[in-house]
Amino acid sequence: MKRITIRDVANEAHVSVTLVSFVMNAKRDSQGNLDCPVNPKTAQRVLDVAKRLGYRRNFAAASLRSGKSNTIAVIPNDISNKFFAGISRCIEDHAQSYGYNVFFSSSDEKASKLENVMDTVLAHNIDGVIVAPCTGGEAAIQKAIDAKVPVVLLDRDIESLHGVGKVLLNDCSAGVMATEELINKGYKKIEMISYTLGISSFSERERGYKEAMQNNNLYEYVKIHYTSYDDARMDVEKIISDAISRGVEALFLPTYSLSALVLAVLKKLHLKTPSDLAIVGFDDSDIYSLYETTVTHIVQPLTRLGEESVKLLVKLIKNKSSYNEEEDTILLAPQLIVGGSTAKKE
Amino acid sequence: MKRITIRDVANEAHVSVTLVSFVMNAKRDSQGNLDCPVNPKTAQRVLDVAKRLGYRRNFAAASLRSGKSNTIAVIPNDISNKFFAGISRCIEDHAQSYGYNVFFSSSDEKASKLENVMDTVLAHNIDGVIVAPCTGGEAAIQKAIDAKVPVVLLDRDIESLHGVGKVLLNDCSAGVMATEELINKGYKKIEMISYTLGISSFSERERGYKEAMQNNNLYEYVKIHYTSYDDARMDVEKIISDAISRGVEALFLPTYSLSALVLAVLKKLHLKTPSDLAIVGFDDSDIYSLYETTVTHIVQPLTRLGEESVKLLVKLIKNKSSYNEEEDTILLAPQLIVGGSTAKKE
DNA sequence: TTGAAAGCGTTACCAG
DNA sequence: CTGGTAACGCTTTCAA
Repeated sequence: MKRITIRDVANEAHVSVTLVSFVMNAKRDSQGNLDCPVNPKTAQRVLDVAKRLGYRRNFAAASLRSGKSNTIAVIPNDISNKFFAGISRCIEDHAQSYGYNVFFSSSDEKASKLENVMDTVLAHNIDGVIVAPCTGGEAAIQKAIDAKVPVVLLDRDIESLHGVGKVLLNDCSAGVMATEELINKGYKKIEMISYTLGISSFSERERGYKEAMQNNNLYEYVKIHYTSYDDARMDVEKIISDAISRGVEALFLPTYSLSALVLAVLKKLHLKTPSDLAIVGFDDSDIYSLYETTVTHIVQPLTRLGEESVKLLVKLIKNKSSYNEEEDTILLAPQLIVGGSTAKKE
Repeated sequence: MKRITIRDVANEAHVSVTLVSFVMNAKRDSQGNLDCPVNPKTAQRVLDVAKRLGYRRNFAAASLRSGKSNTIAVIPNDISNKFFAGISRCIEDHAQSYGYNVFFSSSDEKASKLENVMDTVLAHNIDGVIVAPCTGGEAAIQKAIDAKVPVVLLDRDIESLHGVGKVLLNDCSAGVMATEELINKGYKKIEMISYTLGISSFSERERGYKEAMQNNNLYEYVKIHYTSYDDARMDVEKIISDAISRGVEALFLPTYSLSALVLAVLKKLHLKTPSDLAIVGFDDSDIYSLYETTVTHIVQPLTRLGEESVKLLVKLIKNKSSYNEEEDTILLAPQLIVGGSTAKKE
């Protein structure tokens, strides 16, 4: 059972392959009419034959000939990560509405893996790339730029990269919001735990924290504890007992995994929030509402992150020359969800 | 800046395109030697030139010519779903180790969307498909079978489909385990909430529940409350108040979303588990350990589900004729994690 | 409105 | 070991 080609359809419908190609690529306009220079009757005949024969376009051939693939690549650090899984879906849906397919591949937070992924991606004639860069990922991304493939940086900025679109959370503002919520509720000795990942989102959230402390004359209390993803489980418990013993009143956790870990440690040590330690967590999760005391947290507009990154990428694809650093950097506002973990200090 | 082709490399290295093709496709054996009928010195020269020129294979051309794409498609109902996000990553990693790229696309739990996705997938010369079918998805999957593209059903079975690989959780056994845990701890009036999705995983978990009740002479207490994903939030609260008033002692929740919902309702109604209602939840989540009382739950071997589905699919791709219904249906065992929500009934 | 023919960059086949 | 050449199925001029 040979696969049906455009030629089979052409023969059966007694027209040329050109015509079939025209018809198969025609988009329907608002009236549902085929928008192409073909006699509607002929077009309909072609369509009927194609359907009857079970014709399916060969994407590889089309892509080879046209140099396009109608596919965009999305490279998160880890597709299974809560945060990206949510965004992925939005990207998928929006890309589809623009007529693009989406190709996902995780970079695993490793620059070398990112380069491999980028190589395969570029080998696929991908029309554009949305990437959450990991530290050291500049080279890989530069490859895409060199190949004239539009790039949108999602969630994490790399300032040294130019000529790429950027869709980011206003992370600094998130840090400020979290810290000020605590300050407004009467907490002064506010500290933070962060990751040593060398990623803009963390450094910006830290900057926001420091800025808010400074503006409220609390700079003397500023302290950021650093840990790594792998060591966090071990480190956090020590950090917390130590903090409690030093009379720290509140903690800002700039990411979900740290927030969950801190809640686990509090539970284990039979500490209560906010009486023993006030908390502001990050990202959305069921645990924030199900924890014994509900948890104040910062949420990112996942839907809009996905939507805007696709919209921007498509714009860059359609109009490669129109790049404009200012216009093509989109900062989205975080939102604060207030829970019991930052109740007013007595 | 024209893209470098195999021909450019051939010219520059003073060899034929054939040779370049050989070299570029050769796999390295264990000694790191190129495994192909080419003079090692020539091969090295080709490799050097390719690197110097920045050659990148054109995937579309290779795929067009060979009819293969070295890509498998994965079609979950929703990539952002906790359960699938985890599996996706394992699939990605394993597929990579077999030399395959992965193409994800959500079916959105709609048969029509699944058909669209399948059409694009087949247009891409995909070598194989891993799919978590939704109700009514038979037709879409049959398309793949007709196109001689190997299929593996993941997580959900469709019994009417033959000639496809299957990698499933032993859902019936999961239902039995959950129910017997409750029975062993002294609970008798055990009920269940389930979804009306028409999916094998749910019906099997229900079967396990009934079976365990029957075997323990508790069949008179069997009661399954049905709700839909959209109505669950509304329904669960009513179901629980009603259950409490009828003296129901325990509830088995066959999926994560229902488990989370029930915990939320318990919290809202100031009910305690297990004293007011014992609980067995499903799938893994931070909330099970962070909830005031830790929650007993059934976990699925996500890593193995991903691993086995890839392994099976690759086997079917390599050896299309060797299909064997028995051998190619893999049932994985669930695991019970005991928490406080099923503490012994006083 | 329609058709003929020229590739796109590979891989597969056959010959040396 | 190496090289020539014909496809693969489609899009894209160009011409009618």
